[in-house]
Amino acid sequence: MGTRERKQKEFSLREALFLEAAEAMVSEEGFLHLQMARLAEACDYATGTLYQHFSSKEDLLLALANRRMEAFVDIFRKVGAWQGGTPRERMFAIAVGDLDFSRHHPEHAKLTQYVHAEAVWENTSPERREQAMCCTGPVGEVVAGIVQEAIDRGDLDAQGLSPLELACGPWSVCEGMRALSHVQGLFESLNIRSPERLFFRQVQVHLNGLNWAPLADPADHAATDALVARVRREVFDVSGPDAREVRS
Amino acid sequence: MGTRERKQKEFSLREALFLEAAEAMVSEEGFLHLQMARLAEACDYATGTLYQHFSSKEDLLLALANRRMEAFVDIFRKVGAWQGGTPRERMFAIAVGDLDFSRHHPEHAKLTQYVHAEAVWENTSPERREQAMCCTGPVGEVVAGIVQEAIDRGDLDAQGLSPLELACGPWSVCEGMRALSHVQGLFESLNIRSPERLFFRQVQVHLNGLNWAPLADPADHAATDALVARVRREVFDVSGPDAREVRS
DNA sequence: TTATGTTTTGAATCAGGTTCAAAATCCGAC
DNA sequence: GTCGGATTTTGAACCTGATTCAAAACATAA
Repeated sequence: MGTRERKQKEFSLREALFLEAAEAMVSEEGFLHLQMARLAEACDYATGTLYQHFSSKEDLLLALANRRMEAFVDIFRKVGAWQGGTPRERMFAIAVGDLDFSRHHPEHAKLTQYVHAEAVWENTSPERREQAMCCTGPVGEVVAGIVQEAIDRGDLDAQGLSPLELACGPWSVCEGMRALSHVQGLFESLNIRSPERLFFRQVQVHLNGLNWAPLADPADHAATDALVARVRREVFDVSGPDAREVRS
Repeated sequence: MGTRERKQKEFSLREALFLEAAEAMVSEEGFLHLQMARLAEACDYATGTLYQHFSSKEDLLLALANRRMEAFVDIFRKVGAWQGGTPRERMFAIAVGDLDFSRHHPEHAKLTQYVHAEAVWENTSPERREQAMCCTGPVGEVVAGIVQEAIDRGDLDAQGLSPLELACGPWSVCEGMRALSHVQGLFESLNIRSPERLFFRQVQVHLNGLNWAPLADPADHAATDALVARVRREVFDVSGPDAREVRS
């Protein structure tokens, strides 16, 4: 009988509904103003029903973060599918995608930061944490693939590091710059004119430091800007006007 | 009359008392279990009195973070006072200090991460935020000084970047690795054996990428370990057994 | 010593996440 | 159809813990 299975479907449909509504509320007034009772009411369900899906408010927030994470993973899939660049350019493309994503979804960046704070993390359900973990699967695969290809071509010498260990470098540059840019007013007080250019430049610097051929000239803005534009066009389907919007 | 001034002194003495007690409670059971009423009682004051000093619980947490931040700034002062290394080694020393500090004060790292989450940040008082900002003053000065010295000696070509813009690179590597290491189980799942070595290696990679002379061989563990040990000894007064403890 | 301003107190208030006993609904069996 | 037990939904009550504020205590000045 399909009864059980229909129930299952209805259940996950309802979960999607909750998440949809929650996302709308969050993007409207920030995730710290999200209220469980209000969310339930907005979906015409009782508060308790919400708790059949999410073990706590934190659990719901992590679920939201995971949902968006899937869109984030798409960045990596797109880069993985891109055949138009050298491995180094593909690694750079990930940095571009990362930056653009966090610009398009500023709430997501904050939410991620928030749910990863131990105080919050501890209050989520193990299942949801599991889910969060396995989201990173494809990410690792794509990155490791890029590094491996670079090694195979002779563009890069791993010098005893595994592909993922190697990738931690550029990754931490991305994470770090994001973290710094979230400190309100920091860049202003350091008199940094163009955080975006600085970010891309540091990525190039780091890749150079890894001796990842072909080396780039980090000081050559024009070249970097051109690469960024090309990546946005070829990998992420962002055309002219959009690109400008993203960049601004 | 010294009445007003005596009052002032008593007031800030009491604030120090509150912070002292709060720190003890936090280090004992984590900052998420800190309770305003319990803290007040532990200090033999009423709850309301606490609110004469801190506009909210979040404000108190930020005050705690700021207090520790002063110890953090000491790292930069020590590096600034160190005369035994090249500018590059001094920059590297900052990374060592940063890592060791976050190991010695794991609660502080978490707390900092937490108070910087917008949800929390918004709930602090403007004065306290101001205070948090100006803590970074000496940090910037020391770092900018190191970079400037390297440029003056001809070890480093700024290529149009200001000293602080340049320093953002290594800084973001530090921040980024810290952020990654806080994601529970990430390093394990990536099969990273020695996060510490990887961290120092990436710092070297990045400095190489900046073409900061004298270049280092990032793959040379022995050399990096020796440099780390030397920094811990000469700059931070950490001798043998302690160093081992720190490293473990 | 009294009038007035200031600080402290802690019980009351308030917010909002979480629970759970009762009501409603579903579903297979007769 | 409808009965009875299992499952799901409900939402008011509960609970924790931050915050407030009117009264009390205290300090200062006249």
